[in-house]
Amino acid sequence: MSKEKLYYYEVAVALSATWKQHIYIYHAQEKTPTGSVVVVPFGKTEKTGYILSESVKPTYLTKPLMRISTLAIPQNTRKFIDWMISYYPGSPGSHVQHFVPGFLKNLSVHKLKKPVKTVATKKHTVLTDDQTAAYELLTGRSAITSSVLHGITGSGKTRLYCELAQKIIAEGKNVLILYPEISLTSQLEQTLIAFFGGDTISVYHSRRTPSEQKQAWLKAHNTTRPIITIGPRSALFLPYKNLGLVIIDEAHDGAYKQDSGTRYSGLIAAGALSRQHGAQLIMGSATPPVSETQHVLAKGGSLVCMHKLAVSSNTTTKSFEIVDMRKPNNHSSSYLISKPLMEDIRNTLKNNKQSLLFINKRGTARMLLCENCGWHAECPNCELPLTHHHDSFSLQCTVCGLTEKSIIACPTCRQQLSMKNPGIKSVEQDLRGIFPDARIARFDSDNKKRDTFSEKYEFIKSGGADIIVGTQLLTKGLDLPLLETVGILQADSALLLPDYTSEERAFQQLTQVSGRVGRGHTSGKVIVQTYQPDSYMFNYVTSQDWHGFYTQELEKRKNSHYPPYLHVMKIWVVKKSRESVIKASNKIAAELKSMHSLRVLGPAPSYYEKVSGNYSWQIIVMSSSRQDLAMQSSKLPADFYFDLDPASLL
DNA sequence: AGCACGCCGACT
DNA sequence: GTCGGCGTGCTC
Repeated sequence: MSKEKLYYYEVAVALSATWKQHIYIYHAQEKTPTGSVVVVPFGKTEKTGYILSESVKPTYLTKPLMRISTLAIPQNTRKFIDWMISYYPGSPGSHVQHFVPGFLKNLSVHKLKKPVKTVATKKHTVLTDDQTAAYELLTGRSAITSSVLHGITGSGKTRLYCELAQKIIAEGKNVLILYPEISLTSQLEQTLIAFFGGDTISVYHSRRTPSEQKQAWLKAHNTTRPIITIGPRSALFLPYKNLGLVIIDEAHDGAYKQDSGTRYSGLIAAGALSRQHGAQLIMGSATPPVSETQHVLAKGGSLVCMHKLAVSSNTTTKSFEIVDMRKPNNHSSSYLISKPLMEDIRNTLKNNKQSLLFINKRGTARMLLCENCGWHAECPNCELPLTHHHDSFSLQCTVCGLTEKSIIACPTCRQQLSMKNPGIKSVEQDLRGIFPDARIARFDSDNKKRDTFSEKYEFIKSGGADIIVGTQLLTKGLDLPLLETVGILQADSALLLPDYTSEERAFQQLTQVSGRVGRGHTSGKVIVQTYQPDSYMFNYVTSQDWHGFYTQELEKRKNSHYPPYLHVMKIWVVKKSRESVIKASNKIAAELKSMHSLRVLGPAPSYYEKVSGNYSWQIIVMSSSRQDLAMQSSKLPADFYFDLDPASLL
């Protein structure tokens, strides 16, 4: 038995989202600095973690630290972890896991590779007037706060990011640029490497090899000279030492929301990270998110706009047409493609240019919509569309649980309501019938086949297809020089989801799809087919007026008591039988309803009630105090899930 | 997540 | 009487 003195430490352990506790006490023979990355035995496995503080010998037997790294989580990163744990409660260990990932476990020697010296190759273009004005605003008084950069598609936001990053690098601080998806890495990476040279750029994401990830981790941790890290939301969790600027590109994108395990908003987390470092935060988008923009502005942040195309050509224009699908004279031989759209495709074919048809498939079969007058079923309590449940032939509100018998005829015009759900295949079929000689390319939202997508993309870009048909996949980043016509089918379905953010999502989606045309190559036309042409949302899409939309949308949220004016928590539970799930959710809802500071809606069946054979019911809780909601979340039974600040009520 | 403990139905 | 179902609780 050794008589050596033992040291005891509280260790924050990296665990998965099912754990409620994350601090455990271990002993070591040597004195270990706070923040040190360690590997500890945990049950029968081993986990990574880091030293929180020294502790006294506990009453129970402790296990020894297995390995102590020379690496440590810097202090401001530890504070950021603490912030994540308190702001997104539930499973603290899962936050720790993000910061002390598994690849730190095996590799015993943590050595930073010598950077490969590559020189910047791109000759820097002169900034446009718009870019210069934005640059001056963002480096002036705004540099001390958070900013929203509203720049229309093609206004050259990336060019501006480069200039802003350059300035911070020159000050000796680091830069983090977040983008929504891994598939967009290489484009941004190429641009940045061309601008700064390869050794200034560090790329981090989950599809890189463990050793590449470790290099990015070490670079963030170790910088002797400033670098720019680019990555998706997981790049928030690298051990940065001295950030001067955090940029969130395409900030409206839903991918910034972590929607499994411990749920968090990458945008809100980025805000906390930049506060921790005293860094500037910039959220850039052509359609900045409503709630987050309101937050930034309410806290004294600035809104900076770029309204002009960077590559301006004197002939490029973009025009919009809203086609009222209720009017018979707009109908053609195909009920999916209106007469005006068909004419436009025909003209575009004649010009040897391309057409793109976008179809929104999400949620189409669930809503009752009259194709004659545009009427739809709506919940009187929540002002949200009701969903049609085929098995019970009922209309239900996914939020408050209101249930009534479904109907066959429209209550205002007596027309029969159709429940058909046209897919991308029927669109393609109709097109082949109408334009037998056109070359048609179809894109399904099949993210697994990335390679075939980029192959197909190059082919189409160079003119390999006349008509392109697809879903959500087509909203992002496509640059098609030959594109002249964009057709949006089923514009209503995005609008009719039972969610207070559905107008915002629809606005974003339509604006992003419209942005594929009129990018400075050629003039273009956007045709939107809808049964509800009077929705305020369409006016702002066609007038390309994000700010107007933002203002009206905020007003609506304020009047109907939704975020950002109230905090929301979604709670749900999944069980094998419908009876048990109703019983359990009723019990919790009753407990929550007894708290009169909370507004409780439901329980109601989740939008997707059956999840792989099980039943899911949900409860929506709202409060003016976020802290109150966080407190309630910790009292839920172990088999309940929750999402504090959910991106949607679905 | 695994893996133990623990208390009720079908079996030799 | 015993084998084994999976509900509940624990991991320093």
